[in-house]
Amino acid sequence: MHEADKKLNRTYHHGDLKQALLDETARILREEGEEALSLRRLATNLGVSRTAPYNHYKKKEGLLCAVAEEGFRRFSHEMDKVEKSNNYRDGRSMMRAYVSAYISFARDNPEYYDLMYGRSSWQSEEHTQSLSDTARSTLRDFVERLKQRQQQKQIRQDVDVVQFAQLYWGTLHGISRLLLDGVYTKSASVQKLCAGAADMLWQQLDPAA
Amino acid sequence: MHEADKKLNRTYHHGDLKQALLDETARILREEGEEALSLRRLATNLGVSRTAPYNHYKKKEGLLCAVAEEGFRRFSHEMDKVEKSNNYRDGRSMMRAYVSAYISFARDNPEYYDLMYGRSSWQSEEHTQSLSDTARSTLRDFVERLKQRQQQKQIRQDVDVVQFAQLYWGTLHGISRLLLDGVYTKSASVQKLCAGAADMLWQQLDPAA
DNA sequence: CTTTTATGTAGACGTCGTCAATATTTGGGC
DNA sequence: GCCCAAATATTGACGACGTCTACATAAAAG
Repeated sequence: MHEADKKLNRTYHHGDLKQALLDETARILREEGEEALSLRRLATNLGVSRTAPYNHYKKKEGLLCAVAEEGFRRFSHEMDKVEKSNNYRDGRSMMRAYVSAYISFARDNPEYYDLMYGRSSWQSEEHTQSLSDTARSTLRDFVERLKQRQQQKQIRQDVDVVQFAQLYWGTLHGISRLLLDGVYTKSASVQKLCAGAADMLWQQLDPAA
Repeated sequence: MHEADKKLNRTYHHGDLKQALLDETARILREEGEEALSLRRLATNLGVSRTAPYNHYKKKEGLLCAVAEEGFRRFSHEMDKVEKSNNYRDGRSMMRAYVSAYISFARDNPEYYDLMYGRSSWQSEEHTQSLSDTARSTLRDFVERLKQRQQQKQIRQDVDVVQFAQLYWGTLHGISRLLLDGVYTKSASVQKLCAGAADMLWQQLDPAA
């Protein structure tokens, strides 16, 4: 070990570079934007040489896919919280809670959301089975919950829950993207828009309709 | 003029480099993907030196914004066609036509659609007034048409047409993005999904509901 | 014809992703 | 404790990129 490294309390081996790369990538994306993200800067920030990341991820895309996967885990966790706190007056308010949680996740975690549904994650060669599985399982979980509620007569019997899930997903994804990309001015009207979207979606499921 | 250039039928001045750049950019994006697009390649393809584009666009972003603007014009043109051919049995089938046209445009013109609503176009410094105007006017046109139909009692009186327009836009944008990014498998079920989306949206407007 | 303006070119700089060759550390089998 | 293999990190190099500056040429305006 070199003297200089000793004084800086740095070892030749970083210790947990793999996870540190995930964290620092997310931090840079959040605080400085995607143009500011490069493997070289990443390495420098973590006090390692520029090619060190290649021991843990095949290419830059591979690292980004791993971050996307982390995003799906966090997203899934947020949705579980909504599911668990099932003290809803009615289906309509439940749907509003789901919609609000979805849009809030996108707004509060753009660094993850962008990667989760970005083309680079879904059409790259680095698109791992693991990412696919994580992503599709969050959708599958949602569909399962719908089916369950349908059996419990909380949802109209004639609804194709898979198609509804796609519609739900598309609608919320669209609103999220327009928000994140700055097409919508991020104002208070977003609240109303979310409520409107939730009501429209619930209308599709409401057994009383 | 150099001898070599004469034989290649090239002149020192390209003639219409500005438009040629727009066209070739769209072509590369469509046929080879965005990773394949660089100013240098672009210039080479057009038989011009690598810094020539800078006489017409301040930076790469500026060129992309111009392409996005072209996209909005084309999109607007497609929507006009739907508006003009107003031989619809009812509101529901009209909505289906609009939705189908929107999704079709996105699917058939990804090279434009990606830029039209991408962050790089809306949050860059190159985001020109011109682009903003073009984009917002297509939305404004849509809202105006809604208002007109509302006055003609073809749309429920209690509908907030501006909020509906946002909802409509968000929903269609979301479905388009999931399609373009390869999250949805581009199958026949997309047809059904579009019809479902159209019906859900028309439900919001239907005076008979 | 001359001057201005529009347009195109060549050179250079710093940054980037990535590969190959090499070095250091860690951990398991003896 | 020692040796070797595997894991991990480093330096050097290469080609591509966006873009800046200085210069060259053509076209338009006077």
